Amino acid sequence: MKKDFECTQESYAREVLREKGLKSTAQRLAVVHVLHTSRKSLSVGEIHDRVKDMLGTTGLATIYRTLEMFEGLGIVKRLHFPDGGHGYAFSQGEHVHHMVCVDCRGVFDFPECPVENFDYASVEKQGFRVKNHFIQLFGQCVKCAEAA
Amino acid sequence: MKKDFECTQESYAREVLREKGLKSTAQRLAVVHVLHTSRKSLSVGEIHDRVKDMLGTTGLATIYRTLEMFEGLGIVKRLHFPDGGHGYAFSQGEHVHHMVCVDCRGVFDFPECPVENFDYASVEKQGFRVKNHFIQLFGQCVKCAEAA
DNA sequence: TATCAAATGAGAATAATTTTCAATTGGGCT
DNA sequence: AGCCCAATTGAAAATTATTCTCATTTGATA
Repeated sequence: MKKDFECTQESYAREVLREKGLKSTAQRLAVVHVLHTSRKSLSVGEIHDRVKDMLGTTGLATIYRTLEMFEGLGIVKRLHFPDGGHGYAFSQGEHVHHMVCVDCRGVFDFPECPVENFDYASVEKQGFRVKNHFIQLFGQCVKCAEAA
Repeated sequence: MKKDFECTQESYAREVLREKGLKSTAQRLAVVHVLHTSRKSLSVGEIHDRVKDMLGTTGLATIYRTLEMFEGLGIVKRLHFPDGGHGYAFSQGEHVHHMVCVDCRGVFDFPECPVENFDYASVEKQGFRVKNHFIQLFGQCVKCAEAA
């Protein structure tokens, strides 16, 4: 494939894919590029549109397949919005949390884990063994706060 | 309407609805009852089926409309699962968090907020103003842990 | 108990996602 | 550089999920 773009994230994705014996196709790398260069999270349709802009024709099913695969690999994260919608954001590595601007759907990463120091003891009293968590912070980004 | 069931949650819902000038219909109260008496979170289809069992014919659109409304009122919470699916659980009051069993989709509430003592300062340095959060803990409940 | 805005049901319409399968392609091997 | 083949893709159909429309019903208030 020809390369119209280049970035560390692209090579990161290549690497993860190769480790798993998966192919680095133009479509997959385009999805990475699109998500990584967007400051806001994107819907499936938006990703599809942007990938089509890059590569010409691209099947929607491929986008779905790629996103599902990438989510499993920790390359992208699916985010849920208060209005019920959802979108995807690039996410290098497993344990990163995200702040989402409720106005522009902009995504901001942060590595600190808010529940790191939380004592699960009281919660696990019920017998529930916590293994994982999903956290999203909602609020306003600087731009949207200024615009308001 | 006739009552085949009775519980505090029903009166709680009635109260919230009345305060907002919304009607306490049989369908709405049935949704509350179904969700409250289920230890696991339910999909829209499951809720529809159970409400139909209670009331006979019930439109699917009504279930969607009710769930959306209830979510806004803080009566139910929409939960998201790692496999991409989602479900609903009863949730009395706004700020309750949930543990979800990844095996049976059972839901366990806990009132302690894991991020209560988290210092957002480092995160807000980026200019982002945190207003809200969504947290779900994943793991295994006692039953599923024993069964495994 | 009459009234009426709010809510419902049924099904059509739309949107979102998955499946199927023939055609294409990336990556390893000469 | 060219061959091979399993992995991947595209296109369209199929399925599933959600929303909309509008005629009919119903809860709450007087």
